[in-house]
Amino acid sequence: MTTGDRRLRARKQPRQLRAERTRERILSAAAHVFAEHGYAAGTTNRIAERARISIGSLYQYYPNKDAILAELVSRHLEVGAAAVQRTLSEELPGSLEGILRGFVRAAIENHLDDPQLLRVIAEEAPRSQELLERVEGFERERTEFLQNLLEHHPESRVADTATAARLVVTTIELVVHKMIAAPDPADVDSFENEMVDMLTRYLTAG
Amino acid sequence: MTTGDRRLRARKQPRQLRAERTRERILSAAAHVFAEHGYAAGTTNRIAERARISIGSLYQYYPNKDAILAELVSRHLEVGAAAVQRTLSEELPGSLEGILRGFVRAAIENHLDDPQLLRVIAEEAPRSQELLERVEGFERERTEFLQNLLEHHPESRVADTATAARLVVTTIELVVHKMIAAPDPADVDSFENEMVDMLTRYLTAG
DNA sequence: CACTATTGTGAGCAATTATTCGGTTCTCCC
DNA sequence: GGGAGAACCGAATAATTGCTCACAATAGTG
Repeated sequence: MTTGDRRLRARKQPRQLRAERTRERILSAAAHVFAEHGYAAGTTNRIAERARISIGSLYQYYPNKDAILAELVSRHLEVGAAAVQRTLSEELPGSLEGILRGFVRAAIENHLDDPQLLRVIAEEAPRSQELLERVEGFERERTEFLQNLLEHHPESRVADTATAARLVVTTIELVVHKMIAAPDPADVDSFENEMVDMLTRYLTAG
Repeated sequence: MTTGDRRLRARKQPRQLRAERTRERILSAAAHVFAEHGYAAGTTNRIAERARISIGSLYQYYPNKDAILAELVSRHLEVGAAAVQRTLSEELPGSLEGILRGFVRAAIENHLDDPQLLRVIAEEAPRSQELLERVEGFERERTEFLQNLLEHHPESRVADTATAARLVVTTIELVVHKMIAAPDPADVDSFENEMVDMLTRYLTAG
């Protein structure tokens, strides 16, 4: 966090409470504006307007437009990582199926709050070096965890554990994204079940 | 094609050969420019420059910037649909695994030429009503084909064929995209194998 | 050749938008 | 209360860029 990209780093540290609140209002406004208009059409002036602050104030806390979305992404990533951590620590002493379901559920939960904003993040966000590395880091973390599991769990039957782990992590992430973005969230459950079923059959024998 | 969105429709029909060539040069230049700079930074002036025509000529054939990328997307979709059609008609009288491999291979082939441009199309393209509908159409087509197959193929064991078909089509499309975009195209083969394996195990009995 | 239709040109317009900066208002603390 | 720093303001700027239009060149036709 502290050693971030210069161009995305916050401009100054808030000393007073109201400053902290202003920062939060900017983020919250930005989330709404980006979700509604997309990144390109989500202008900084619109964000400031929605946050009911002046455009000048906005630039006191964020050096540029990219930095605002970068922080939004950053927070999302952290929440997601925490969710996986939590779900996994609850579910760990179970079957492979249970663990997979934990992964899938965590992904779903993490994306259910604001599908629109998530679409912007996934599809329109400017890809900074730093954020790309963070994303990759989380992905690698999950992949390694899963690969390790595939090598030691008694139910596991896969040979190429490295590729399998990557495939599973990728599939969960991408398919959940798409599913959430789709107009019909009614069949989230059946999708979850089929996905878990698919992955379980793939990784276990018989 | 003829009944397209007004805002994306070509401005006029070429009457002479050189006009047709100019159109092609614009498209080709645009593909390069978009692949290199992305959509937002791929300016129309840059495209005209690369095509070695004047900016005025560009606007004689495309009413606006979106229309250029729309045609690029449109062509890609058609090539993709044809690839699926072809692969399937070759492979049809085979096992479920063979058919699935056909799907996967078609998807891979369709994306292998220009990963950069494909990334732009998938991630930065402006989503017009018309194009969204076309994409959905192709997806539905494939899904229906697969669902029908799952209901009649002797190897099939799935109960919820509708959800399963959607899951499979979605998974193939998304994972192949991601795999192609990834820096290491060396393990395309192992990824293909694992994917086919996963889907086959999912859809067939033990 | 003369006339028309088609194609090509590129300077510049119009509009948008991220960002700055000179100045005001508020908070805190002595 | 008063002084200093923190927070806030918003009109103005600078730069970009999609796109037009008045004109020039070329191709087809009788």
